[in-house]
Amino acid sequence: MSKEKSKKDHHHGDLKNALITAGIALLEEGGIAALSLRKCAAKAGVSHAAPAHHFDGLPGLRQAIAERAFDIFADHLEEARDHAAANDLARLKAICHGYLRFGINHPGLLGIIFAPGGLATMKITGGRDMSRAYLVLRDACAPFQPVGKDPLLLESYVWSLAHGFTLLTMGQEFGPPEQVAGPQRRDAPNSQIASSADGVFDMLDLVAAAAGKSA
Amino acid sequence: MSKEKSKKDHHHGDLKNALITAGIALLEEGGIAALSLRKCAAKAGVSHAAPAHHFDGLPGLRQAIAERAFDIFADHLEEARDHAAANDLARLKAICHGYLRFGINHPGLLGIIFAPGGLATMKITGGRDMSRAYLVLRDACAPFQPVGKDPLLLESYVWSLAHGFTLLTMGQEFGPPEQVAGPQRRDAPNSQIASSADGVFDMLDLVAAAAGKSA
DNA sequence: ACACAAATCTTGACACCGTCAAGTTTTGTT
DNA sequence: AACAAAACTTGACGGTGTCAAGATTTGTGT
Repeated sequence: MSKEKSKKDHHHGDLKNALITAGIALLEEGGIAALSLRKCAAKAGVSHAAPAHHFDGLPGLRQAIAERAFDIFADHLEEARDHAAANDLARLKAICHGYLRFGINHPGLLGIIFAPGGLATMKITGGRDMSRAYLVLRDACAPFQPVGKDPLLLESYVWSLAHGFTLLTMGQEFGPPEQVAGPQRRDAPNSQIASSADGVFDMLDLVAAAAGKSA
Repeated sequence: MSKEKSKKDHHHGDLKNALITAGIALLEEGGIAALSLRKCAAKAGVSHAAPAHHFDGLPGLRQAIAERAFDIFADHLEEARDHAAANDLARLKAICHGYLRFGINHPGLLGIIFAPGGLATMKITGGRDMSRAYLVLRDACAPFQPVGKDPLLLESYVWSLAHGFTLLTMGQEFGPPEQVAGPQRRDAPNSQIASSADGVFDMLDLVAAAAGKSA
């Protein structure tokens, strides 16, 4: 036995990462209310004060977790885009649906991303720009940009729509979720009853038409 | 002296209301993070366990506060609508701007309204329907409803747009807030620099045009 | 190889939080 | 006047984030 496990491994090795992973797990299990510094520490097998040596208190840990969650979010958006039909409008709508689906399936992650101290407070770049998720949105909007206008306008418009609809759906403000978000379909493209989400996102046809790009 | 103040007014008189008012004040002062059961009790001048006799724990108090906040929210939307130019499209946009302005000026109130256990869990009616705020939205959307479609679609669309844009703006996801929300104008209708909010909500022109109601 | 410094983690304490149990005071009813 | 119900207080419990102090491991310079 070279070193195996010293009687008390005072050293964890990669605690910083382990704490973030524990946080993600807590969020997935119990939503944003279930996330606590002490539970992260416990799940990572260290004492309650250990995280302080790697993060600037709970806000720091939350931000680090938010960054990890944002990365997962970007994965989902890219996947939604890549599984869409090969035309610009379908791609744009698919991203909106992916946004919604991520919110439904991972409310804790979306919650931490957009919580105070989440996305906007991220890293150096100012958060939005150059982030992988935002590039997905930007590219999807590009074909519909009117000439001579700030691209940020349409991007904000689509982002607001997807974000608002997702959050309101998650909060069940539109009614029971299966009617609005559809029957949890990841694959089935043609469900019998058209979900409200389809109807709402279909209104993006107007944006496409205005850009002379009707489906 | 008839009764004035008994040495120890064990009876508060209207504690239930006082606690809600205290909660609103806390939200306005320090946002949603500043709201706690014990602070509400302290602000109302009672012991920390007193609220339990009027509300079902913290969730119950939060819901009651959310209902009060929702009422204030409805006031703001109605006021925004009544101060708009006398045409359907201006009214619709004005409501969106009122939504945004309320979020900027009262983030704590908007936060408690749409927190879990907020709007959707409200009272008997199921929350959305018949609420004053939703009627404002419904009436504003009515002139643009396409025939033969569920009115809920357009309502959800506009609500999502306003809600999403407001939350993202509050979270500064679009950048420094004065550039996007405008210079805190309540009255000045013509500001020098057009705020991003104007540009985004102006895209509702498409909806109006689709309904044959261009400005 | 040794010594010392830095990094890592633990233990313990503190204030604040929501909740519960029990007791006290007020109000209302019979 | 007596009794029951409602309103409120006090005290305790476990949970939270944070800080201070100590113990242990790792790394570095000599």
